[in-house]
Amino acid sequence: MADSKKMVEQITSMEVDFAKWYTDVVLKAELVDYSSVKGCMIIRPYGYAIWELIQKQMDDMFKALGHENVYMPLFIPESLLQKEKDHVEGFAPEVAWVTHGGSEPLPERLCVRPTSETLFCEHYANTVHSYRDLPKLYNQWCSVVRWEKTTRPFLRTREFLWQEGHTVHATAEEAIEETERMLNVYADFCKNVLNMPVVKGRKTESDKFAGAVATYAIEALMHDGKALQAGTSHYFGDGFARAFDMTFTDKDNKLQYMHQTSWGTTTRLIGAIIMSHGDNNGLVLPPKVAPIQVAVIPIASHKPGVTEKAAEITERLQKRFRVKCDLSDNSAGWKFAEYEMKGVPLRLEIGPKDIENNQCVLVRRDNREKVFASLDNLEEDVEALLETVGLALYSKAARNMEEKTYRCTTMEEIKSVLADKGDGFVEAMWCGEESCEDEVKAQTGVGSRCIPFVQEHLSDVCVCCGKPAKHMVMWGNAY
RNA sequence: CGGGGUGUGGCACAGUUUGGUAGUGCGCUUGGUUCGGGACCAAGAGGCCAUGGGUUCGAAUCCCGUCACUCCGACCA
Repeated sequence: MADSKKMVEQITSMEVDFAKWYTDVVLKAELVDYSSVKGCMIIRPYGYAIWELIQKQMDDMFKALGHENVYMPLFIPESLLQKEKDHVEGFAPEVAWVTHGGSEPLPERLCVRPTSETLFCEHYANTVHSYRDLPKLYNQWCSVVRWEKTTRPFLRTREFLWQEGHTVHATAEEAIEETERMLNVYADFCKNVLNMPVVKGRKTESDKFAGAVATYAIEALMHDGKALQAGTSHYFGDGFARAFDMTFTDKDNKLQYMHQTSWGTTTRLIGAIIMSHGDNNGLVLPPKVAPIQVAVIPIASHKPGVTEKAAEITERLQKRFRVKCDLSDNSAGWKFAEYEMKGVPLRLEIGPKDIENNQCVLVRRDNREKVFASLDNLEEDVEALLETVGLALYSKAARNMEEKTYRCTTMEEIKSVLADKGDGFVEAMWCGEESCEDEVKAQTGVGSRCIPFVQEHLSDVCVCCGKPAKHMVMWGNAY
């Protein structure tokens, strides 16, 4: 009797249509709303609260490593953007331009920053003069604009929020170390805060950032088997330094070029959370970034004492957790569904029978498991359960990644495993030639995601040309 | 950028083929009964039918343009 009335309210099943499921979740969990400018989304309070929690915890990690926050301008003069050849070629197609101030045409048009390398370069060139000024470890939280053709909330929007770290160092070694350190920060953050496993690796030459010597990335695997780049860290060598004349005097009174890095993560992480933990009841949030960690639902709240008890418990728990008590007169069942849609990790039910027994019911979002908890040491139980939910999310996502990682030694094997099992991470050997990279993509549909740091020797030869293999590459379809 | 689909109260849709001045369900407001998995009854409020132009006595409906959303591909965080 799947009452048609109620079905209408439900979200599309993720097995039926994953893309539609994603859009449904994003809208129904009230994370975003569309605006009237294509590809620009309104991040609603619940969605923004997730970003603030990400921001806060990541920012603490940056600062613990000595980074300082700055703010650079929104606009970049065209001439500045053009100083580094590869960089401008990479970004030019998706840059938005400001051509007028009021009704007056500008003498030089201004680019709305798609990324701020050039601004940092100019600033470092102006302010760093001596080896004593180095390193400079700057980061900024801001939004950037890239005029994308196709857009999806969080995954690809024309304006998006991010952080971009930009550092300069006296030596290449130090800069390389920083590049790797920050990639590890991202990976640890994904694991410990977002409960999301990632693969760390290096991008191939064709896939690296415009202007970089080397690009490192963390790749996560979504429920549907598609890869999502969750963070990048670049080593620039002294390429930008030469283009922007970023020099300093070293200990031996010699003029040297600075060595540089940049690294970034974006609101796309929210998309990653949705697609790696979500289910057919909606969002499933990692406890550490859940704006509401515990939803308190009074049962039979008209009965004497229930509302008061719910409010009392809420006030108690709020000292240690993010708690919301829902005293609205929606039915209990409605509230259950509502907070499940919003991905709240724990639900606390308190009704007349519980009050009699000095207990409440705690229900996990991830598996709906119910436990009775004494009100005496509730804080400890909640804390332990939140921890448990986080670990369970991680192991479930890790299992998904393991199950969808396929090791292949021939092109035919890649094709058949993809046809058979659908999207996932394909690991296969590669000779290092771009032509083979393209050929694999053309024949199998999967592109190179990265060259994982953790290498396995699957065979001696390139899966494409049969010549000696240099690396194991992880291939996949990506968002 | 190529191919499909959509745009009608806050939401989901019907009405468009065959032009005649807008309807259903949910939600919202008020009152009452309910309350351990999306409750029910009653009475209300709310829409120049995405937008600009055209055809017509008359357009949600027909024609042309624009914008946005969405899905599938190619490219990108």
